[in-house]
Amino acid sequence: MGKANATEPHHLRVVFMGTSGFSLTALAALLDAGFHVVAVYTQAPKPAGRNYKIQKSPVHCFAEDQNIAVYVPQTLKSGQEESLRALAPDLAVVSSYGLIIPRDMLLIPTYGFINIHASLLPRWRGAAPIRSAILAGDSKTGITIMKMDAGVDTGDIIAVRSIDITPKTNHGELEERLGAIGAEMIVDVIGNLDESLSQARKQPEEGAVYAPKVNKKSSKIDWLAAAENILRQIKAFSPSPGAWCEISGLRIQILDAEIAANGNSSRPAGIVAEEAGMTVACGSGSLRLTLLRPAGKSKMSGEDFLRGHKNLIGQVAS
RNA sequence: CGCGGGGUAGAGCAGUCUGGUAGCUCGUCAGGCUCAUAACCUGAAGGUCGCAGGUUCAAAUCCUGCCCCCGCAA
Repeated sequence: MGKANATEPHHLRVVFMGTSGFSLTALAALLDAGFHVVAVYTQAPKPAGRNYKIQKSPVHCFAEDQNIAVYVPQTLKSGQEESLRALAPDLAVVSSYGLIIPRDMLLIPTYGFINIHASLLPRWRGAAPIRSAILAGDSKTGITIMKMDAGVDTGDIIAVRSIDITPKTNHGELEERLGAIGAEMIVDVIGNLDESLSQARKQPEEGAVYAPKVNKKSSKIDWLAAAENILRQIKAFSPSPGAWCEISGLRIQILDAEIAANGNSSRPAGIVAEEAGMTVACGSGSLRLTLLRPAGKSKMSGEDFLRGHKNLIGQVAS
């Protein structure tokens, strides 16, 4: 079988590399659009969740359902070139895969590697672009489709689409919307591959920012911060893994909140009060907690939570 | 067998250790008070205490098995 021509996109041998639900949307769209995905690379199943059960990634499960060959190398640093080359790929599509692609591998597909990145590059290069955009209070974010080079998210830009982030937008909703947009865009790009690639423009260095990896500390709420900053944090970690705090030793995920209209700054920061629900005074302003989940319990409104925990009124959150 | 919390009225919880009439705060419904109200007063409805078996004169409570939900960690 010879190399396919990009003017016949549906004959292209496409390799897909992705792991999360975000990338799954794109993979499904490629198959729907009739593209020939010859193999899927995804992160290896690993112990996760309760009881440390070995769990396959969403992309892994889906690919198996579709009877697509699945590759799960622990790393691509060495020894993986041959198996990729053996697939005779014309194009590789990468989306939230989680492994760095070595330079040698980038050269294997005829038309190279294309990445779906969930930010307006060069802003928020790196691992957590969606969360970072919300945390920073950006009013816009989007999807960038780019050619991959050896750097982290530094390749030439093929296509960009932006959307608004409102103060009500949480991470889950934004990821879903961006996933759908990315899926639509990648189908368009591959459908007109020659034209798309020829339109690629060098990515500016101006405004380049890296999205830091998120960790447990960044999801812990500091009630001494400003209410609007805490609200962004809550949105950025909702619905998963959830921003959290402790009240009287109870660990509580805060899944949603709103700025309390009557932010009374005369109260010392960090006090839990009852005012049309459950309100917490912050370093500046106040937040009404509208959806939360105590450890070991189900989701509930702040009002419901307080109903059985009257004793917490007046306690300090930390 | 990675660690841990939970399932009791429509909601959130207590009661379980130490077995003995099913409780609290709300909500709902009816009536009352009030210029009026999400306020206040009086009353009512609403439960096979997750499921099954066992122990007992007696089980929400003790024992065994199972189902379901969730937090940590990764």
